[in-house]
Amino acid sequence: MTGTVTDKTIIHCDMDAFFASVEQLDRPELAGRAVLVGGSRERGVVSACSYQARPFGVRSGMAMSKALARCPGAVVLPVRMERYREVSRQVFSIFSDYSDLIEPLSIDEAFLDVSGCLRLLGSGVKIAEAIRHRVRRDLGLPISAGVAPNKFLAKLASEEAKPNGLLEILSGEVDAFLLPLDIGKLWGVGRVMAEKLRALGIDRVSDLRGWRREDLCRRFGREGARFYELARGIDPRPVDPGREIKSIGAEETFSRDLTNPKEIRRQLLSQAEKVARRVRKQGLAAMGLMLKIKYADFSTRSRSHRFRNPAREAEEIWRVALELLKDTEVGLRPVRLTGIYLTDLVNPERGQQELFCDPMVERRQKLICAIDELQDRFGSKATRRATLLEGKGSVQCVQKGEDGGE
DNA sequence: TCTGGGGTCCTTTGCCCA
DNA sequence: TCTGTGGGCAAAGGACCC
Repeated sequence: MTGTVTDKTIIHCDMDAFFASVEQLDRPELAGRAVLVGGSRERGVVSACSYQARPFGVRSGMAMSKALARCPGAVVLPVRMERYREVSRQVFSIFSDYSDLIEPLSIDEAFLDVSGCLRLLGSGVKIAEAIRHRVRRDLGLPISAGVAPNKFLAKLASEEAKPNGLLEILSGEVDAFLLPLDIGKLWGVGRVMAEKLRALGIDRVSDLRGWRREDLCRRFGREGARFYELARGIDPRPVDPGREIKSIGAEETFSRDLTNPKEIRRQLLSQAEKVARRVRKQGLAAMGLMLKIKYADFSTRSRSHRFRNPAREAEEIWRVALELLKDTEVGLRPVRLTGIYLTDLVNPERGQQELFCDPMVERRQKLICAIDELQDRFGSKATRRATLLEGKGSVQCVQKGEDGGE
């Protein structure tokens, strides 16, 4: 086979049921129990479920009410994204002991190109086993890994290895592994594309293999060429360690649909504070903002804005979001969800020097730094705007931290 | 199936300008 | 001045991923 045999050794590491595993780690009494992490019982879905819940037919993405109907004894816990981010940093720190070429894919998975360290550390399988051992020993968390000559195959391998396993796909075994797979397993083939392919009689990778490149390109454009290659286990994409954060967002589905614009504005303030804080923590600022509104009928609208200067303050972000809100049907139609995304993230220094000469701006910056420090020490609820407490004004005040600290 | 939250990337559409 | 065309760009929406 041409193209699948490369001199690369790629490992795909993927934490098992990550959110649920972290919860079981933090609360040992939950070890061995069915744990569902996700939204409310009424309107939420399952973000992650422990492997003990899976024999009941529970899967991530399933409505929480349905998951509980299938697995009534399950423990339901809210998503603690900050905690998962913290554990994620520890996991990635272990990865970095084994390769400099790491490409994070999400909070709990990454590609490692270990081609350059084989002589020093042994084979791909040996390195993957060492990483898994370290994550288990140092963090107490289960992790699966796939080893293969490219990213696509490594990811398929780790998926097959789950839970808590390791699988290598050798160049000579690619066809035996790939051909029987359902077409939906291919990268970039979701529900919509799978339907289109099935309509052409393409159900499995072996069916796709019968198609000529030109015909696939004619029907699917650039995607067609990619399908042709993936069906042969070809994936030339390098592991890219230079990927940067492109956007930071916060969105929330409300426990009931909101019709009162005042309530919606307060929700947006809370979301503006969340994204502003996160963007500052990354040492970044935003040149763009996207407001997202989901109405009760699930139709989604977005409105966006470009800042003149890099933005990183909640107040400014909130005001812009309110401006954008005027160009929606909020107040006329019930709203299920609002969200704010900061985009086009840049270094905040850009174009800001002249602003720092202004003593008012400088004072404000100092205040924001102080609040960030407080929240770092006592949690994100350590400070709260008066607007969020009483629904008016926009004065920042300090209240008691949730863990009892002050 | 009864639909979360955090993202990335691509396509379409509309506007501006030459 | 009007109409047509096409490139560049930004906004909006949607598919996809975990």
